[in-house]
Amino acid sequence: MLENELIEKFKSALKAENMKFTPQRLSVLAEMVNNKDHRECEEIYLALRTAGDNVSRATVYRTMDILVNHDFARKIDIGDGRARYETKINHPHHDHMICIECGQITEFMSDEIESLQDDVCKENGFKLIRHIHQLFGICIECGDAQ
Amino acid sequence: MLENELIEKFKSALKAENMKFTPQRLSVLAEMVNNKDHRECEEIYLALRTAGDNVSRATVYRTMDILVNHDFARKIDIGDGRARYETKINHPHHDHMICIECGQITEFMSDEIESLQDDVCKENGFKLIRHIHQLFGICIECGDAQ
DNA sequence: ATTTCAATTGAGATTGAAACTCAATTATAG
DNA sequence: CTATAATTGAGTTTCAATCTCAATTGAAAT
Repeated sequence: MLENELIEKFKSALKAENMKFTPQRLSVLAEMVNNKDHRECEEIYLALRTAGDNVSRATVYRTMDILVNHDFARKIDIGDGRARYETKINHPHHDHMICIECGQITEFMSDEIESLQDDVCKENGFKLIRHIHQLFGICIECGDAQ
Repeated sequence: MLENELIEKFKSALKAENMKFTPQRLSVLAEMVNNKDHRECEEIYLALRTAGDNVSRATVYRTMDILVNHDFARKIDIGDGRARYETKINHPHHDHMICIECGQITEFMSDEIESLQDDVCKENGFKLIRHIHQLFGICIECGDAQ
């Protein structure tokens, strides 16, 4: 179940943009917060549908945009044409390692890399807003299976 | 004009895959090698057309795949739905900073980041094949213009 | 040179994720 | 309770990229 604090935050975010707090939007938020996977809209849509929450595909797409813009979720583009989404609630910043055999997405985080990244930006007078750092290769399971 | 060595390399790459050396493919290779920009297929297609080399869109798309697979070119996905391509000939590895205002793509390279990246992979038993490291933000020109 | 034949080309059709359309519905301020 | 602007959802559209297939062509073999 969702904490009240989170729901209030969501309501504020919506109100700030003159958007309404609807059951469909709440369903999508709840579905995102209660799952740590990296899922595409279609998966989120089907999960909702299975759970009995009948939210349309269009609304899932639209709500994901809202969640991303207000830092409730992160959009991940791994280059296969379908966007993935993961919750940002109680889930600090990290980047991703993607197995090109099994598709598994693993998270990693390096303060040193983040810091060097900031240095690069400073050297170039570049104001960093966001970054993508993705490592594509063979995960340990696929590698062990030779 | 293209060096002979490069053309021979291209011919070998094609032969290795039982593909033919055609004037259209050569045109695309030449167009790529003689340009240092980060262009989409449509731009490459139009450049060829303007130069009088009538290569179809389909052939440009198909040839870019060949060039990427044989390390003549690099494919860049900056998340806007259109792939960019840049030459790899006499153009060592680097990553990209993308201005979200003007769209300018600047190259950067940090051996330290690359090394830390390898460390992360080693720690995770992950065999790195390729990576994407993109910094999105405001470039110095757009920042100065306030 | 000529033949043979699989690879290639190109115009147009198709695909698929994501965005859009718009009439019907609904949240919410007063 | 009312008014009204925002939202929803089914279906349509978009657009880059890929596919189709008949006509063409490169190149290996003779």
